[in-house]
Amino acid sequence: MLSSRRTELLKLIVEDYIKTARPIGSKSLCTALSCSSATIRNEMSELEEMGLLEKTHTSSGRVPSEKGYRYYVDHIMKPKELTGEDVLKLQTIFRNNSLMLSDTIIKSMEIVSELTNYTSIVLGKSSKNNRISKVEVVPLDKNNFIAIVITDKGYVKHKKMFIKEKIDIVEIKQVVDLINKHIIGTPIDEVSSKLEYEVKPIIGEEIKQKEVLYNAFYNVFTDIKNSSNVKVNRTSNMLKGPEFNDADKIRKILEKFENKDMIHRIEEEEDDEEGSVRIYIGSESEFDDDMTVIKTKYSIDGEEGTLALVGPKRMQYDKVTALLHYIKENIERK
Amino acid sequence: MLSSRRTELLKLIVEDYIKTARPIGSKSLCTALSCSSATIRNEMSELEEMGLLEKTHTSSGRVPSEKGYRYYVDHIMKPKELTGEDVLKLQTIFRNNSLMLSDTIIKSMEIVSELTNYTSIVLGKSSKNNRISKVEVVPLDKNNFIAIVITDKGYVKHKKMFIKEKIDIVEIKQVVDLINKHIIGTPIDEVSSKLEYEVKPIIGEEIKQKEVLYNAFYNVFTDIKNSSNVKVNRTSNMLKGPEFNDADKIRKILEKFENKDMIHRIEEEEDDEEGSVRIYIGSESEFDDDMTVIKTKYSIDGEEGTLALVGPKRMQYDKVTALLHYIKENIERK
DNA sequence: TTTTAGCACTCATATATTGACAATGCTAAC
DNA sequence: GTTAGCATTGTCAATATATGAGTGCTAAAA
Repeated sequence: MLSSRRTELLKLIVEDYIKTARPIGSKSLCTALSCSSATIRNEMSELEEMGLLEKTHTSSGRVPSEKGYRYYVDHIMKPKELTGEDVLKLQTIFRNNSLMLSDTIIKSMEIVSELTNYTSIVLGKSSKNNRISKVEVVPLDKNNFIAIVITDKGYVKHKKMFIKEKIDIVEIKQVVDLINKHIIGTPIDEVSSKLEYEVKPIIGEEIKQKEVLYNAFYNVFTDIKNSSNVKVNRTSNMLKGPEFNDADKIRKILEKFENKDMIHRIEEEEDDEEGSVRIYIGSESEFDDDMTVIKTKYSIDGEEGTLALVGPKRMQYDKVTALLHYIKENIERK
Repeated sequence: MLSSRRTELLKLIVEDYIKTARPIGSKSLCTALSCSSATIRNEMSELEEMGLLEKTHTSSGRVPSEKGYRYYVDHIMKPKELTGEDVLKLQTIFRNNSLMLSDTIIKSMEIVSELTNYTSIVLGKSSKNNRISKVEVVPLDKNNFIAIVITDKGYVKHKKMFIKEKIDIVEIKQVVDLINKHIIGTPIDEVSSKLEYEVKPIIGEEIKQKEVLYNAFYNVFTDIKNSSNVKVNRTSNMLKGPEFNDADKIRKILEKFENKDMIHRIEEEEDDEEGSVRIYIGSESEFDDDMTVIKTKYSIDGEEGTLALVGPKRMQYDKVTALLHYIKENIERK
């Protein structure tokens, strides 16, 4: 545990650096700590020895190291109270009753991007506990049909079906009725097996033509099961900090955001404490050594997903954690 | 009209510059034009006088001016034959029968982004000629319902309806049946007025409660009418050229892509010749003086939209025009 | 009239030199 | 344990210098 003065010193350096992005010299902290610059230098070099601070060159001021940020986040930082203005903006989203849950989540994270200038990411897991409410088919022309699947949580997915063989609408209706009869109420990831073992045998008894239809539906369901939402909300403001004053660095970051693997890896990052907001500073995450990823999982009614914010290591940790907590709570309370 | 040698010279300079991004000196063109560097210099200074070439500084090689690119595009360039590989990639999209038209368009433009490294933009106008095929409501709980609207072209839109008052499902069914009875076959932008003048009077006769329901539907339809698709497909590769070796320039461009107004302005750019691919070089478009916008409109079955590519002025004009023509044709042939 | 060789000139780019400055570490005194 | 003082270190910006690619122009050749 650090002495109270060292704690205060680290706090001042981290917070000052987060604001200004400039190395902090000993002199600038004299008044705040009411002691001379020499004393501060001594303390600074101790903190550096411990690995909490770094210098950009031999005679520069100090900058927080990764470990320094970590210590700050773990032991010093207090979650910031959100401003009324910020809360207001978010509440207009949460209070909007005609938004579907997934839209609420996406829109609220858009607001967070706007409020923080960091990139927000929503990774929506395909909703496990959704049960089929209804299946419907609407004909477009002789060969094309729209299959629509609706779940009890309000998810609607549709897909075009192309059926080469000429099939009568009445026949299709029959198959749809059959499917509806058997799978309404079935959780979405059990639909495939239920189709295979309960519905297919019945169809098998009928004409072979219907097998085509069955296959089309089967494809629609597996498609729906496997679909997942990913929404990345970049903001070019994030790149305005002096740490990105280099075209190559910007390009490096942009490439990562374009890389779907990279985005999905954010979701997979280990996550011990369920239900909390986790912070991955620099090399702590697989994303990028110069960036911080902060994320939380939400879960409501069996619908699960991950909310993440990505920004420079020099991040407003207090504000960001407060925001994510707030969003998570509001989503789960819905 | 330029002399054939000057035409050839301009062509060489433009194409070389597009490849290398470096000012072209007179010496490097001697062999290609089989004359001495001095002759080329004389011709070059003529072309500069005409405003087709520029120098970056007094003793630098020549670079095409905006007017130079324009002349190249209008009089010199021949649309490039697409490579078999590129065609193949696109064909896998166009041949996929289970993609809806809008997805086909978006996916094909994603491929174009990939093939060219420029940013592709799809601006889908809400499809005027779509007619309502069916309206459906599925209850979620006491207060929430999903309204689903399906058009004859295969568009499916859904929206959550929140109805505070307690309403019986049977009543809802009645209203839905009524709406279906009156608006099936109605073009989507006439639905609102038809609802107002044909459906509302009938509902008016009934209990007042149903007015709530009517309003909910009315909102759903106006929502659907006004929705439009915008898909921007950025690629960080575009920023790899040396013209973007400056962090501020990158930021400027990124901001433009984040700005929805800016994107929509691309659609509004004047467009005389219907049905062709138009090129806006630098200041010719409102987008950005350092960028070229190239776009075309598509129209099929009353569904309209704009396809655009945005890249540096130093753009592979021949390949890009060929690609856009190809995409447009394939979409419209669908 | 057109083309070319030759030469002086210009400007970008790269590298080295310098001084001012902002910090530091260290030592010795408080 | 704290502080003043001082030599030291490295950044940053300004300045100088050399190099080289490319030009314009002129006068001679084709």
